[in-house]
Amino acid sequence: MTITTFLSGRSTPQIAAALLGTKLVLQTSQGPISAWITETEAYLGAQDAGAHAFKNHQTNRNRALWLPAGTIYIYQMRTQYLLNLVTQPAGTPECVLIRGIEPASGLTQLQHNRPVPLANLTNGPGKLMQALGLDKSLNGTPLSAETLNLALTTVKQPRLVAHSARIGIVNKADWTTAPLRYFVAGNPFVSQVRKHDIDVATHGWLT
DNA sequence: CAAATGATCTACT
DNA sequence: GTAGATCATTTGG
Repeated sequence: MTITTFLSGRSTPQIAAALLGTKLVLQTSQGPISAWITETEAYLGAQDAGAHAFKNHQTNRNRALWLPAGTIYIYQMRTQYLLNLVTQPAGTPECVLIRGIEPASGLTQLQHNRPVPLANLTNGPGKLMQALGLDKSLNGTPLSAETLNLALTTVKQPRLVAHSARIGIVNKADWTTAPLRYFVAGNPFVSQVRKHDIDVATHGWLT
């Protein structure tokens, strides 16, 4: 399945949930790094008070959101970079924020880029960007086999997709509590997980 | 130019 | 495991 096919005709929340278990693949000069997506959040464009594209307000920073589905949107939040994927056709500024990944290959490189214990390596949106060694130079570019890509063939199946309110959205009326955050229940590479919720044996995957 | 924005690290329990 | 300090950039006035 192509990425275009994967994204087309589905709502952004559906895409956010469907991305769990797909694999991010990054080409580097040291070889490829890959990691399964464990946590996402959906941002619903002009209507969503928590989104950068709220009220269709286009700025230099968020311009990539109006590009076609499959475009990478990266913005900097203080000292961190946050990775998003544009999910809808050009002109509809919706995206999914990648908040957690589970290393699948290239672990040595990930730990070189971010020398911390494995449990803290990629369980947060800024952490995973550090571990991947990315800055915002890919912002506005499409997913591509030469840079950052999504592998849809070697997916894992979450045993259970859990959802919750998005993190960091406060005082945004109904959008504060909207269940637009999705994560693999039991997976340790998810932000703010409680230790007793972790499934040590399977990490929450069926396969 | 002032205000607003969230994640991460440290230091401690 | 948690509370509080720390970090830079963007935006709107």
